[in-house]
Amino acid sequence: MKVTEAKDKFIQTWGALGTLWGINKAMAQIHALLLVSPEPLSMEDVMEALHISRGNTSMNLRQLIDWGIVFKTSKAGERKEYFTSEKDINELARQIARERSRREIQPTLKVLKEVSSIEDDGSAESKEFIKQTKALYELADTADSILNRVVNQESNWLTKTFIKLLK
Amino acid sequence: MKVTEAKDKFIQTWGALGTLWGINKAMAQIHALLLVSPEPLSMEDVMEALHISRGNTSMNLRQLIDWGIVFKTSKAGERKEYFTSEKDINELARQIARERSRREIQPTLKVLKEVSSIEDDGSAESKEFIKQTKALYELADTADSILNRVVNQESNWLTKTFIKLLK
DNA sequence: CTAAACTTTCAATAATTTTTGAAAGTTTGA
DNA sequence: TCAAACTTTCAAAAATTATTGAAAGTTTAG
Repeated sequence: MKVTEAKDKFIQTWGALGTLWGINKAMAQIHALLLVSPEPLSMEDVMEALHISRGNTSMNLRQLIDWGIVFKTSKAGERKEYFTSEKDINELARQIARERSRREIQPTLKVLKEVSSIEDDGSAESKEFIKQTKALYELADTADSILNRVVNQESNWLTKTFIKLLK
Repeated sequence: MKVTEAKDKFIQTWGALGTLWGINKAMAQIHALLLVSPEPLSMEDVMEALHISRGNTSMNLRQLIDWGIVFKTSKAGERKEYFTSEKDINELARQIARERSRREIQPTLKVLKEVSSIEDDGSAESKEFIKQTKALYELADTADSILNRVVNQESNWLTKTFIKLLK
């Protein structure tokens, strides 16, 4: 397999995986492309490599920047903007964990806490509801704490932890 | 807040969260409903509670069963089928982890291994590509191992591990 | 065996999400 | 200050995904 072919396969796979996890294909593909590009790419470069429109590229690059995993750079003497992704895979994982926690898990925890605090009126309905939503809260809270631990530690923490767990 | 209201809020929230993680709304909502219902529900019950069609209900119940987190039960002397969800939240998490690993992470690992094994032709392109896809492979592999560990341990493992990590 | 009770399937439709492309906006060099 | 170079916005179109509902299929009681 040649580099070009492999790159293409990787970008396709990454796009498909993203879709399964609620990330739009173009966004996942742009990210994949930048991740394996040794040099920053311009908007034109991205459009051309992925055959997507200017508008699409612009919007998705913006989202990636909002997620904190893609950065703008400039080349001296050039007006055009260039884009590059977070290259450190551990840092990438941390940033995604951080954002998913902040955007999705925290708000969910808030709701779970709220709804699990209703008064037990003695019915089977309310007993089961309280029990299950509390259990979900516990699980989500534990998972989130672990995630935050990943987020706040040095980049190798994940691997180290795993090794530790094997013992 | 009353039970009915809380239940509704929970089901809505769960549906929205599911959507963010690539799970269709009806599927997430049916699951939420069954999770907090003390007794198994019939298809009619689900249709009525969520205002969705028979076909939709049938298809999504089937998917939940495929994921191994919802089960068919029968009531003695009744022809109708009843459905109930996995009630143990830790077991639920394990089952979801197991399925996501099997369906999504394993295939991705396979591709990453494949594309990261291309020959280094000396170009910056191929060097960067190999380096990054290998790093992704390492990360995904570690994460998957941790996930599988969650999957194969007793249900309280997650909490215990967390406590251990605090030390 | 038959009909009622129930479930599944699937083509059509609806809803949602993504993508486009051109106009509007912004920045900068001269 | 102007105009070229570039980016962003956003309404419209396209693509994808979810939902419906009725017909077909299945099961079981009698």
